[in-house]
Amino acid sequence: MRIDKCPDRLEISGFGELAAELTLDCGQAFRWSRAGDGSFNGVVRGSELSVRVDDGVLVVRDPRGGLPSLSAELIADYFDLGYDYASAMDRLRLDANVDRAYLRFGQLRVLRQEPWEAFCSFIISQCNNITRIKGIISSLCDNFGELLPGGNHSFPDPGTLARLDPAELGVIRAGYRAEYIADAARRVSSGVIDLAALRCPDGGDPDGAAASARETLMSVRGVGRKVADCTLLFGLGYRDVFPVDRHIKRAVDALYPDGLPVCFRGDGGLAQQYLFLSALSDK
DNA sequence: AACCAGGCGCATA
DNA sequence: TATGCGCATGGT
Repeated sequence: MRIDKCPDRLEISGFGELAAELTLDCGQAFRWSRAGDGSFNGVVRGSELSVRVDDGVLVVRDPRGGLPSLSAELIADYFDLGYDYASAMDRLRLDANVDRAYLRFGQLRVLRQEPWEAFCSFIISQCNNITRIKGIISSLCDNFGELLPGGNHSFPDPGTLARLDPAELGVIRAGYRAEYIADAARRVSSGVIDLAALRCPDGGDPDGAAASARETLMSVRGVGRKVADCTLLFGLGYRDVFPVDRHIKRAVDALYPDGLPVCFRGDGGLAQQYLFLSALSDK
């Protein structure tokens, strides 16, 4: 991987493939929008970013122009550029369904999102459609996040949300999920749940750590297996976790009645994303 | 204008 | 363990 700092932009290359639109708009992250010039604008860890992929080069700017305010290291981490997707896809494509989806959609990467944002976002996602999920999260940020130089807002931190009166949270129109958000915010901001401590360990036993972290997340009201697993996969770095929502359940029951293919092992989350894309596309 | 949405908690059998 | 229901709101 190579990082070039040009006067007006950051260029990262040598990481393999990354289908930008697919990755940023497939329902794993909810704060990206397409800009007029074909790039994507979003907010990552409190920094506004403008992103595009041009001939294998990830080009990142501050939306106002110039270098992004987020470090190259954190940008590379967010897009999971250090992981060998070519090898992962060689394994996953042994499965015909993933192979077909890869050829059709291109190289999706599993974003490594800020843990609290992922947790809160997937609490909001339950029994909801993607358009409204984005709307509620946008409202949550605009109302309670910090105003950034380009006019966007950061994702509000758990302490801020924990201090709100329940009626104040009502403006985001999250319905019955509002009390779940409030419970999660209280438990995270008070330290009862330490999200950083739940991250996937570098060595050791990822399955055991995932099971333990999942149990902790599910102690929050309104957080079941699916929301917990999305948090593990998208926010806490557990690549092998395979979230099962209504679409995936239907697909798995039909395609893999005797269990998931062994070739998914180690990258279940990435495999799940391809099955999710397929399930949504043929409806 | 019904039906449905990247679920979950709870009751019941 | 398995099934069914209500939940709050708005997109399609």
